[in-house]
Amino acid sequence: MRMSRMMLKTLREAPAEAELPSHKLLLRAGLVVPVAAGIYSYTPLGWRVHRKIEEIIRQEMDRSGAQEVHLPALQPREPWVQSGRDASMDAVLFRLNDRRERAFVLGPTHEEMVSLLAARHIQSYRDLPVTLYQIQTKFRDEARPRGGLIRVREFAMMDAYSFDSDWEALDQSYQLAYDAYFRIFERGGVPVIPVEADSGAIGGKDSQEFIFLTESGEDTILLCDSCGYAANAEKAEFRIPPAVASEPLAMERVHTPGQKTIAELAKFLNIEERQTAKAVFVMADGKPVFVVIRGDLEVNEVKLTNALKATNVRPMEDREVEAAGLVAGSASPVGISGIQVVADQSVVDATNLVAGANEVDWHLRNVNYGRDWTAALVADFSLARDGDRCARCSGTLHEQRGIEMGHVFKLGTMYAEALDVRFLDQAGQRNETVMGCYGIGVERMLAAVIEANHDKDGIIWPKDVAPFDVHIVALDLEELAVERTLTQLEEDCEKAGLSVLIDDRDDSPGIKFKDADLLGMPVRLTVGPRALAKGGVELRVRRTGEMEIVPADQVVARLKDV
RNA sequence: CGGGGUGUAGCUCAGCCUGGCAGAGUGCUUCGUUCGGGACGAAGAGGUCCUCGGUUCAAAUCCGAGCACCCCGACCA
Repeated sequence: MRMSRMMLKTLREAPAEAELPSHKLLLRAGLVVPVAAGIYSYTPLGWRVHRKIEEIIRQEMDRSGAQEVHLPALQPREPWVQSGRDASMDAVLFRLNDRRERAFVLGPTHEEMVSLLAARHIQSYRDLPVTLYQIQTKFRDEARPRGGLIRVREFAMMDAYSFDSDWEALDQSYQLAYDAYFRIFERGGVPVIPVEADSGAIGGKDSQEFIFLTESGEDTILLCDSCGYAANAEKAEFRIPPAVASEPLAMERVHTPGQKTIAELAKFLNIEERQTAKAVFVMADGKPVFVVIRGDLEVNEVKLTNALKATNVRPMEDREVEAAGLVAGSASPVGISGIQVVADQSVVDATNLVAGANEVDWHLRNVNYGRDWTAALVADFSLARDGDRCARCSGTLHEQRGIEMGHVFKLGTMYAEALDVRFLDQAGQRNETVMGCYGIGVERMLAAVIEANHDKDGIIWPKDVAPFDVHIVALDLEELAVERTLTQLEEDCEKAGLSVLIDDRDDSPGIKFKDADLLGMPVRLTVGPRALAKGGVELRVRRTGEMEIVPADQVVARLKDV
């Protein structure tokens, strides 16, 4: 490819809207062009990278025994109603009607479609196991697209689905996908760690995310410094700090003028935060819930959602608090009625806590669970935080930010039940298939590759992702020897199966070198009078900056070693 | 949806406070000189100053409403 002919425009400066290094470089290198929030067009160069990533994914998925299929992006809405996700994914679904007013959605994911496809083919245990995958455009009306290609509204995703006869068989399919994922990220040059993730209300079993640890990530991960336990904050288990032990005392009112937050209250009464009970108000699937947790802890909304078996839990808005007749700042589970009360295990285990009195400027001392109040539900839904103790060893958990690069998940039988993916086993019994699902976002991977592989001058593509294998900078093309060497090199490379980008533009050497660094091909060859005089062409490795002069006829052989 | 920020040339931004000819750098075009790390000179093209409304003799500038984009949060199979 000759750069003089390629539709490419590099930018000296990144547009102001870009903050992440990957976002800046994607725009500066001219790989993508923004169209709307979370929607991008790809240029010829950008699309080559996209296809390279797809290629890695295809190779590794095929190697794992998965079979590629293609499911529609435009889907009838009915199966979504059947699976219950028309309601549960309400806000992210793009919906539309056809000319006869039949309802459709643009697929945000493909469990429904793959289940319908699989249901037609899976009849007997002899048809199992099978893993299907596709690379297909997904549409999600995200609340907030962000970070360039990190979170977008239209994107390509490789999604795979395994079908097995039982949970034990699923373990094997899951492991195959898990291993394939590691190979994919390794080839892309993105360092990932597997972390335990929430499996949600759909009742799956194991769920792991492949996380690329980076400050700019949007997920919070907790890592044990001793045993290696790693989990998404929404899932992380930890040891709750012990309560202050004491014998139950008689409950009494205490005047607390103006004391509303736990911090204020603890300071005012000269006690520790863990000696208080905190009230948190949420709406769970539209119903108000009074949540009680020890004052020094935070509520983990995902754990709470699961404990409540709800699909959507969010903090109450002020007017909802008012409508429920709750006294913000002094709310108490003691003597409350007309609202569901749920308690975290931490308040059940503690004695003599300070809680609200359901009256402004008053609190209660020595409140004890069981004696003074009870909850409809007691569960463990506190949020692990930096510095908490690991649940599995004596180590300490540390918080880090990360980007979710891939997700593997033992789904179970939910979709098989809803969409009738069943088979006859050896005993002639009809059973649901046990599903697993696995996803990797191509755009997010592309962004992460850059995030993990760049320096101040530009991108440093890993070999398998680079849009071209070799970048040839031609200087002084009017010189006959240069032209001749260039043509020879191009032929040699192509014969050897190497893709070549040739900078034959009529620009100064400085511009060409800067662009070569920015565009980041693994190897740069400089063909010019100066190198020719030294007996060859200059070979420079982008990642290390190492340079050497190589005789023109030995370049291809030499390239095999770098 | 809540909070913050920004909208002026392809890109980066100045001008706005204090109303009075639409600006700079870079990029682009042409010519000449250069030619191994974003060269130099000269001449040029390029604008819905986000949109709509208002105030005014006069609005990029003041006022109001809206929209878009970015960041933080909520949300996110």
